[in-house]
Amino acid sequence: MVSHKVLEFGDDGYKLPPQARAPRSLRKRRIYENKLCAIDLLATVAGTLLLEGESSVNAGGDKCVVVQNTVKKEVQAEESPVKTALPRSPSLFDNGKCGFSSVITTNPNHLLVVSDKVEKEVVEGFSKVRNFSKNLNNPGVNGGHVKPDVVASIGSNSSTEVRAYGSGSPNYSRDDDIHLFSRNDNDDDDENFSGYIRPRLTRPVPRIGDRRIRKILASRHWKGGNTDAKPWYCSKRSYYMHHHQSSYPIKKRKYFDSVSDSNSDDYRLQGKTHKGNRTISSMKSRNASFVSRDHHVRLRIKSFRVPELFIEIPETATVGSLKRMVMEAVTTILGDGLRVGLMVQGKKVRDDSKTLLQTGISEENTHLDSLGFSLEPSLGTTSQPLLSSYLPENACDDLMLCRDNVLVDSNHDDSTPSPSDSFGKLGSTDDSRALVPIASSALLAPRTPNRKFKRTEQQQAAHRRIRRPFSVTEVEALVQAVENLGTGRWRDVKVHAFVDADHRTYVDLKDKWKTLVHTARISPQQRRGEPVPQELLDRVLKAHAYWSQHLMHQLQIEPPPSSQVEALI
DNA sequence: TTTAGGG
DNA sequence: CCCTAAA
Repeated sequence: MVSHKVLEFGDDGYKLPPQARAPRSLRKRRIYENKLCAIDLLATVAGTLLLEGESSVNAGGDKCVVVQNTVKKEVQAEESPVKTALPRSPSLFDNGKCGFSSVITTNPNHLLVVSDKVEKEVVEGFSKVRNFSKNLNNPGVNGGHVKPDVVASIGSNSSTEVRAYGSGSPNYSRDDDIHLFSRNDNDDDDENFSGYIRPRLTRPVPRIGDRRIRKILASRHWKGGNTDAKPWYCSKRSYYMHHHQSSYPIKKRKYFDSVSDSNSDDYRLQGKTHKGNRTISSMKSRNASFVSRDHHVRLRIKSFRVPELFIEIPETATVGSLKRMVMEAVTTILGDGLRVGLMVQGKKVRDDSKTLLQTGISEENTHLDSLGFSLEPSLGTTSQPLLSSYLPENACDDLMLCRDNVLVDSNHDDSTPSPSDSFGKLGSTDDSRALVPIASSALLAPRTPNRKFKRTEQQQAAHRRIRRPFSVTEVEALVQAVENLGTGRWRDVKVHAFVDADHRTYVDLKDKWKTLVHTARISPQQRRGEPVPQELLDRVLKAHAYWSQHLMHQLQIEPPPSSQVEALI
């Protein structure tokens, strides 16, 4: 194969999804598939959930929970892994979903820019976000015409960077403490709040910690408070107007280590709603510091990110053209009709009627939670493969290779000497530099140095696979397989019934069987989730009984004739 | 790598 | 689902 050079944008260094346990034969495919899955999502919004009471006196104990959502294929939950054709062909944009990725690899002739989550912390705000906001309101609109001036600032410099040229930033203040909403809760002109989100400030980006372009896959919770990453925020009014329900003002922030945490920023969201305020019964005593009055939840969208950017460009192309290309891609995507997706604790929240509290967005569990907003292709618009042309048939292979050898393309390195400081430290980079340095930093500082070996909770969360409840179809297949193979041959079960369900490892199947047995034993009332047909549960018990009773036989009587099994049972 | 179980 | 000791 051709050697690929890979550049990775991002900070913490990319880490493959925790599928390590998958059978080797499946691993490789899974790896890139996951990769591809991720590409399905268009953009991701990193949201910060600020739970803090205004009057609270958080003596440095603020906690800032910043999480990003998991980029996953939405339909995955419904897909029937059993006997389905090889999931996803090498089409990065199947199902009308597109995404960007951000890794850069070089093909013999092209440079592939792919990155898991190029965090487009288009810090200084996107101009005319309104356009895109409108799209949010009107998914049906063909974004083709409405091209939000969103600039993916890849490799741009903080100061010379993307700025909000649109809505003015009169309130700009050098001071970090800019309480955008604290002043007029309702006086914000709709002119500026025409959208859900809009850029507000234009602030100089700190040189250090400037990580506008970074990957956050590795950390569901970012190290919060980087002053450079908060160009966006949602209009409290618009946001809540559409997201209804009561909001709870709570004061609380997740405190995050080392990184210069100038979390004094305040791109807050504050919602007012008609619904009465509910009371959160139990206040976490550990955070006695906060005083919750009205139980509002304050959200801070730390930044917007375009999770996947996949671009193919000739090696001979100029950096400028690359930038333009990225710009186009982002613009196209954002203009193509979007809708907002919400994720809480890695789970997608589809029920719009749920209250935040019900959804889990409350004081109660925010300290660990992940709140993620995502921009997804609106259902209506059949977003075509925006960049399909950039994607070679073997895109997948490329991706895979990229993963396997991450290299830095030194071709672009020279022209841009690295400013040193931010380099390789926090995985931050000076955006003004070429892509290479960015990638380099990612490589040089794969992880926060200090945090030795102990994986932080954030990382844990980030690597935890998303929950994917077994469908009845899957259960059926599992039961069938176990009836035939027994309960001690999960590898075989996997191979026989879930070959194409790459997200189900044999361990998963084993675990599922375990729960199935348990489920079958408890009363129907105690069961949760999608109900499993009693018929299947019965079979589960029978098979379980049979196989536990014939454990010895299992070794001798290989695959007992299903009929025989039935009979014996 | 798989199993088998606890977390 | 994750993590691991064992095999």
